[in-house]
Amino acid sequence: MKKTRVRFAPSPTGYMHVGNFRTALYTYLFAKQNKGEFILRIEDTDQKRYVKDALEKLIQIMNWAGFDYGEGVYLENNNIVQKGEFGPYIQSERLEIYKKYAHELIEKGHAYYCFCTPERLEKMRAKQIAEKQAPKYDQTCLKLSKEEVGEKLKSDMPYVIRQKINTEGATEYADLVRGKIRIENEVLDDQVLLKSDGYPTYNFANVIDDHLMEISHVIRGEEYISSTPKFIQLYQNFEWDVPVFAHLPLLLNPDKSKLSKRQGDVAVEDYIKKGYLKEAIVNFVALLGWNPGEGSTQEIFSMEELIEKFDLAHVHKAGAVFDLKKLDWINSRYIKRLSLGELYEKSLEFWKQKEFFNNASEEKKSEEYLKKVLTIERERLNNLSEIGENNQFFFQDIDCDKELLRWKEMSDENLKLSLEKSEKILEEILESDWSREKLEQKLLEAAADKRGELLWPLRVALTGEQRSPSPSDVAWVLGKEESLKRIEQALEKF
RNA sequence: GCCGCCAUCGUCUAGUGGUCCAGGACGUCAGAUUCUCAUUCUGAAGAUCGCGGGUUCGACUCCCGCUGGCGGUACCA
Repeated sequence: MKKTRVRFAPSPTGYMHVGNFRTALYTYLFAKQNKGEFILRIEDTDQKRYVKDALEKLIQIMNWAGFDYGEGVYLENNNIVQKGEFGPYIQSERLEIYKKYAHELIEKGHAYYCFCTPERLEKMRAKQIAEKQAPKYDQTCLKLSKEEVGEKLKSDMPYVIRQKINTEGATEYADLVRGKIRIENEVLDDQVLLKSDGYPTYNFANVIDDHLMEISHVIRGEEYISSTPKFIQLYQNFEWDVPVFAHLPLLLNPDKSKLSKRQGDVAVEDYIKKGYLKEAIVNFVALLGWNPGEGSTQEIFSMEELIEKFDLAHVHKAGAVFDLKKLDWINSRYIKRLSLGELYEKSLEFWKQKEFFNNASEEKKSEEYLKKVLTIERERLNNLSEIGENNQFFFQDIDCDKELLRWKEMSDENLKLSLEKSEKILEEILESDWSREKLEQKLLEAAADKRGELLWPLRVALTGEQRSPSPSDVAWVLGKEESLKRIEQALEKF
């Protein structure tokens, strides 16, 4: 049995699309589960699309996600390095290899030089479409004699190398997620293998590299389903083994179109910036198109569980809508699981983005204080960027509205008495006793069955807000001195 | 246009001929807890399984057609 070798082969576009991220995840899970090799290859054959630092960003996301691979392209001390016996793993460094195989194909009669200009091709297609024919290369250059080709080559005329498709019969293959797929060969086009700039097209490079790198399973997006027969012909032309294919469904916008930038964030980086945890993103994305089946109702999966349970046969065939609400839910679950220390560490960069935080006193920026805030806030968070947003009173002075202080129809006099009562209770609690439990116990005890009358005014006095955590929790975070000060300020209104 | 893929609650999905007048999760709504918010718990609504034909004693499950969505049809990947 051949060793399982799979690859994630993105082109460096400057960011990691979540759809690509899911392909990477599934490929990684498949590799781990089968104790195979996971390889990172870079498909940078389109010079027009060159983006600076894209490679670095890509690798950083791979590392961040924990998709460790055994071969391919790495980042070491900010330098791009490559490891593995099947390199180079960056396609732009493999140009000679593609050239060699392209010429081998010409010799075998499965490819030919084409000197048609882009303008001519465009006209040809326009005509075909106008005549309601399928746009397809008309094989003009296939008819060139050997001498004609030689002459054109000698005169340095730009050329591409095209695949000579066998149009007889049909090509069939068994897709691991879709089953049998069959396409009539006559609809296949003589596609370009090598461009005039010497770079290969994806259509050629993927076949050459997958073979040379001994890839056993090709896992990729469904946009390649219809070109796969052309790839299969290439494998056959070279008399190479054809790998197993698995085409993954697309990720969709809420309106079911292909997930795109226009309708929201598509880059994994965007979600990281918003404070979604790695574990949550992985968990959520894994569930977009896959589930353990067999009646399982599990929703929360660790990477280990995913590796154990993932199965390409259970990958859904239809596209999946990227549902932010569920991501929020999963993320909030992971936030609740974090230890206070972990939550604090992860929250730091998000605090620093907030104006109310930066303007706060040093004491309120301290680890001790922030951990208290987080203790109260964690059960309200869907993502880390929401941090503090609804509880800014923890960081800045407040000025509460007198009418907001009023519980139902309470009179001014009773309101004042209520606040004074709270003040007295808090005053009597020793600094050393200043805990959530103690505060809650004392306040509830004093309020007896009239909680609203005591707790509502106190809560508003402390927060200035209509909605907030409970007064005992707020008082605990603020501390005795600050809490009493705020009650005093509220009392000044009477 | 042509070729291909796909089609179960709003969304993610379970379901591989009878156990499904379709199960779970998110979301929604209601209730409980409660000083408000959130959490938590309980419950409810929500899918004539895209439509129409077959096959079968019996179909969400198999076959055919249609419709719709998506993908491909590039010297992009």
